[in-house]
Amino acid sequence: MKWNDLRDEACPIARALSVVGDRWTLLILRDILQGKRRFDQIQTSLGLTRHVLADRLKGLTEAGVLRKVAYQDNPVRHDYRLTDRGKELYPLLVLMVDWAGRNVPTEKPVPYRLVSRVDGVALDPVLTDRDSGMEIDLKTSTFGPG
Amino acid sequence: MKWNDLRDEACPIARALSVVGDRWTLLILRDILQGKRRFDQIQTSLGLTRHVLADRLKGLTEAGVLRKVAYQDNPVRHDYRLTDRGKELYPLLVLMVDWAGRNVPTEKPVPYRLVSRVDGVALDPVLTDRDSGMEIDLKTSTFGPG
DNA sequence: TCGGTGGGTTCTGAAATAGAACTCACTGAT
DNA sequence: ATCAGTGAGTTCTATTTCAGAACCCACCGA
Repeated sequence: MKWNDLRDEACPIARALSVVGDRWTLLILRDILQGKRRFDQIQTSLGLTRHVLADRLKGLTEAGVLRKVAYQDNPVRHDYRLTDRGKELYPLLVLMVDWAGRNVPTEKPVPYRLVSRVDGVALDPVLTDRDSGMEIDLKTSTFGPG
Repeated sequence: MKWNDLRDEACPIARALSVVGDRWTLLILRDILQGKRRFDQIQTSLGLTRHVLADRLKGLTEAGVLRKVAYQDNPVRHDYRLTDRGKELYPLLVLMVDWAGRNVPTEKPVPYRLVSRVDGVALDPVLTDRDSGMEIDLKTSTFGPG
């Protein structure tokens, strides 16, 4: 199976991966979320090749996750911002931060915190159902076709 | 930057990606979640090469996401099950299902549903804070080092 | 004895990535 | 007017990873 075949799979996980499922994409989105918007800024921060970065930004723009905003003419220069569709990926990154923080140990444990913008207090993310408030986990739910 | 350099990065997103960030891993976990436990079963379902599958299963086992359970001797045969650490990735998959369902259109829209095991009702996943119940999104929270 | 099965390993060729250099249209400093 | 610098790429080559297919081994049942 080729990578692009994923884009039209029935399974939404496969389709999500066709957009954000490669080695760099989520790290690029993390950088943009944290205020890095310019090509060179992202490239320096991540240390990926310019070629790959150009390619990913193009793909994400086509997928409607990012949009290019010109901040000067002559020559035209853009920065890359999240669209609403892109902003909706934020909870996914939060879960990854949380999971890795608890499950992937590191030699140099720089504390990485998730905090409320309102009062600065640390947050403990749980996935819940919007209506019932029930916690969504393996015991309480399933997903699948049909 | 090489792939394995991610494993000891300070950023937990990078560390999470060092475990589940390649093209196949989350699809493998999806299959196992849905009850496929045997090598050939997964390989047929996903259509990836046996070599890559063997490699990923090994990596996931070493990372403590899967464990091998022998179901017969002579010759020894295993199946692959999720550990607790692996089960904690379930909410991540749920968010991907939800995001792709709303944001990555497909030609053949097979409905894919997330339902409660209790009463079979459809669920609408939101990420919230365990204590306050507040919805966690870009407006209400940030994450970062320190 | 013979085909089938489960869980791999070993090839070869194709694709993706890394690392570095090059381009182009400016801008601001000398 | 020349010259270095910058932002956003593009174009090379060498290396790494992946795909596709074949092969292996220990069993099992017919």
